[in-house]
Amino acid sequence: MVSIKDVAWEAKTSFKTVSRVINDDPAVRDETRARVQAAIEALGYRPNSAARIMRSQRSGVIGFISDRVTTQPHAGDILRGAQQVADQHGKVLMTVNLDDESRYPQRALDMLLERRVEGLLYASDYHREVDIPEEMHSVPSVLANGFSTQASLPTFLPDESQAAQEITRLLLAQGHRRIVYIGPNRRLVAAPLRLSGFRQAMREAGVALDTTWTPDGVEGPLGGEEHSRVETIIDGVLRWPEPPTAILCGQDSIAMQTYLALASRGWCVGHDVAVASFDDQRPISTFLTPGLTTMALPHLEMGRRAMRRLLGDTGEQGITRLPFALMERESHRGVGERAVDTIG
Amino acid sequence: MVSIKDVAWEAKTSFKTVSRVINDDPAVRDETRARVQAAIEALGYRPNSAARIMRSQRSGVIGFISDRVTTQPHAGDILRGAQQVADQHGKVLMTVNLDDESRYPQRALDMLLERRVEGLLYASDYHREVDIPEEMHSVPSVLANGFSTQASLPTFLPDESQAAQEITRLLLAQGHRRIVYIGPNRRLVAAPLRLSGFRQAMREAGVALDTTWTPDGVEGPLGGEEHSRVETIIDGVLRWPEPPTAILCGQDSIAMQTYLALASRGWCVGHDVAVASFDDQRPISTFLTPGLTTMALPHLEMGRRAMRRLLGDTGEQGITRLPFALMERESHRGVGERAVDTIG
DNA sequence: ATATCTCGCGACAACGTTGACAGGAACTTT
DNA sequence: AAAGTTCCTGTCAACGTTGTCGCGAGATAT
Repeated sequence: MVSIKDVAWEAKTSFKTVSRVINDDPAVRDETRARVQAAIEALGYRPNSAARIMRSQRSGVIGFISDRVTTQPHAGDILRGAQQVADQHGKVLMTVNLDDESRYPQRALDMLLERRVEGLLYASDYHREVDIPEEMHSVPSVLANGFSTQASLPTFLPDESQAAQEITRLLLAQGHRRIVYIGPNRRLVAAPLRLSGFRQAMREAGVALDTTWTPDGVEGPLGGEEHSRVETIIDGVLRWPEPPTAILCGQDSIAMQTYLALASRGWCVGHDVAVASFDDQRPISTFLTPGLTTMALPHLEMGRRAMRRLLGDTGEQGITRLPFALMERESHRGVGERAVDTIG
Repeated sequence: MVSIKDVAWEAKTSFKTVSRVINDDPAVRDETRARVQAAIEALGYRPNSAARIMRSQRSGVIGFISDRVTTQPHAGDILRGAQQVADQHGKVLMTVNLDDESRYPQRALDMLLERRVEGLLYASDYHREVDIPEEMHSVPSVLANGFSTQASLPTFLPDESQAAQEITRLLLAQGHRRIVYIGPNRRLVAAPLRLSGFRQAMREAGVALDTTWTPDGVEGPLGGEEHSRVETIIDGVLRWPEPPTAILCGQDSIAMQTYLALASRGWCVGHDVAVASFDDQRPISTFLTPGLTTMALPHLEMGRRAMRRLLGDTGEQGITRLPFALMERESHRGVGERAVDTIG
């Protein structure tokens, strides 16, 4: 491999001058600089980052520990957001996935620490509690999409309750009052938060609710869930003397099932009944017709903010909840709206 | 940071002996080794990888250039597969995403090359032609899920034609003869390959086809497609004097729309008509009811094989096509099957 | 007893780079 | 004209590690 000395020899100067040129030191005559540049070009020289790191004691690497992030469809946006910010700061990311059984967290962490990472960003696939390895404290660390009750690290989470309130208010604003909320898997951290957000928005609007309005759409353990309840729920709900005018689904896969169940009973989403949801799972939310109105998880933003916290000096402590974004498509229109038009 | 010398001082030995202990050199007395281990433990020493790399001239890093891989739902499996194999070989991955405008391929590559990566794996989000930067030739490189007509690098692609033949034969074996194939976006590399695979399997079964049996389900540019045609197609097809007994969809999002269109017309998937598809897009394929029978893209395997090619000495040249896996769920059952039962 | 060998360990150089410092040439100030 | 200043360039040491070599002590062979 060609080194700084080879370049120096080629440019007929000392290797120190070459070093200066590489580092944009102004104390080099233009003529000399040009000669060195030419030599670099001619030899195809590239600075050896290992040597630089050793000398400067700064690796420029941030460790990104992704707890199954690559398996979850677009949690990868956390990575994208983190990378954008890291890039702006001239840092690079070294990513380790923990989804593969053979790779122990311990080993992954050792690897990153040996590479002298300047910070650690731990991201999880969905909003949940995570186990933080001890050694993460030996270097500045932040959490995204996951939280730890033992460790107190800067943490960035989706604001589930805000999302639920916002989407519920959207439906209320359309005139809907009879809204059924089909909850996601109870074992999700998001479940009680979304439910309480929904309840609060409804209460504020003066709508009374009992639990028949908030059934669970999913059964079984995480990962191996059964969505079969959705069809039964829709079936029952449509038989009510006064059926709901809107259905809020706790996650997009429930919405997909809701579309199906409604369609097979001759109901038209966005016309006979409004549907809205959470997550904005891409292939589903964009390709359903009518387009699914849903609250998009702030993955990109969690990645950005977490990385900014790691790299910037100004720092929020504790948990920061980031708002979902409303993806307003067509499914949230329905009878409620028309009811308002005719009544009001 | 604590170095090998600090450990040596603590263990009352020379730093060279510490080096031996770290590298499992047998030429160290057990008693000395134990003393060194204790010192390492006490001081929390970690070898400095930059120094090791500089001295040994081997970085142990493989560059993973992901062309928008993180945006595409589960193309991330390529990364997982690659990481599994890299791990087995004691290598680590340094990942760069190209999906973000601000990061030029050139800069990303420079960074990787300066870090002295021992190999490069270029993965793309979906099966398509990619532009390979010149410098990729300065280091062993392979391609996964993308191909280049200029460069001739070992390349691993999904075997679209095999997939189409296999799924078509499955339907044929169930007794179906009247099969409509709704093609994906024409601009996809996969489109003509899947179509010809379908045609070939049908021809071999002695079933004649004209183009009314193979409509396109999607219009518009990649990324901004309209799926609206699917509903029209299904509508038309169900009015045929003899409607199809099976519908093969060119991708899962088309299948989702097909389910919806059929449901709203009172047809029951897996009962009145069979449906099958390609890709196995996770949230869609598993949560549709009945479960969608689909050919799963070999993402994991592409990642594994590509990395194995990079790290192993035995090497296939040119393009290797990897088979899809049949995910047999319930949607592919339907009238055809029952027809066979009653006739045969 | 001497020569030879093996074992365990240490001294030293080197990897490619940057920081501290020195020095010569040209230019400015007194 | 001497002294000071600025500009450009070079020498040297150091970062933390591993490879090469050598040396003393004890074991083994002659």
